[in-house]
Amino acid sequence: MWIGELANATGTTTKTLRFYESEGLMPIPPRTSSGYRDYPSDTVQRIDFIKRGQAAGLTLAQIGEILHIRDGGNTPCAHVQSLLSGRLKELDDQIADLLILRETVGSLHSASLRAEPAACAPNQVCQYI
Amino acid sequence: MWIGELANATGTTTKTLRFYESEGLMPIPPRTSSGYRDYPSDTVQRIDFIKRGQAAGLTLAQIGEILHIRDGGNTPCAHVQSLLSGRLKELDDQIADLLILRETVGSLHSASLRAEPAACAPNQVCQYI
DNA sequence: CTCAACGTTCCAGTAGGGTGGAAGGTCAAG
DNA sequence: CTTGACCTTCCACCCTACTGGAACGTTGAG
Repeated sequence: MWIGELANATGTTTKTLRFYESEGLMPIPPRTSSGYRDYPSDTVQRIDFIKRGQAAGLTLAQIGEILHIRDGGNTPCAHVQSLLSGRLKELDDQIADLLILRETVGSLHSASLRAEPAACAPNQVCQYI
Repeated sequence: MWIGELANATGTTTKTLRFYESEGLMPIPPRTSSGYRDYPSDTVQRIDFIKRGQAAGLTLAQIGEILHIRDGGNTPCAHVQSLLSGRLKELDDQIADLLILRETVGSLHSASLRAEPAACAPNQVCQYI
């Protein structure tokens, strides 16, 4: 299958697929005599995997690591475990940070709703931030 | 005060202050005869405001809007209110998205802890993603 | 044969908030 | 007068995941 067909089958674009290749996420496909990329049909699974990895918040670089382990004939289970637990920690940290920030911004916002422009101190930019 | 002193007083760097100037967040300071930026001492308050705005998750562009309103002699209260309520909504959405993602990644991670590499299906990359 | 719809490469740009470095001028202490 | 710590400008680069466009070759239907 050519690149456009693969893009259609996976809901991406030819641009993106060439980008993935340049980033080392795609195995180098054979080319037709005229130079067109000619993908085996199971490439669809690989792209779907990349999309699921992204949906789990992994970066393309991390997804690439898993792919490389698999391409090397090994099982990436251990690496996947460690990536997922790292991701989990990041998410927990990020959520905790955002909850604190939400509190802060919430208070500022409440205060700003009671704002009286006339009470604006002339020597500062804004008393609510 | 020169740029290095201002940087020290506010916990930033001279690089950053020049960057803020290029982004239009700083009023253009007078220069000494040799071309050095010579800031009035109340510039410290302005930098502190920028840092508080960043801590509230506002972008430099948004902080710049507030600063411009203030520089124009007006009270930015109404704008600050709308920025903060927008930010609050973004935070709520972001937190909700992250909580869903955390669920997903948590399940994947739990499943991966029970991984048996031998059970790895040969036609897919990893069954846990 | 023509024409649209494909494909190819390569280069540049996006957002956001800076950072690094080169090449050069200035200030103040010793 | 020298030295080191300042200051100046300008240009490029970091990160991530693409996207746009130019310039050109290929395929397949009418």
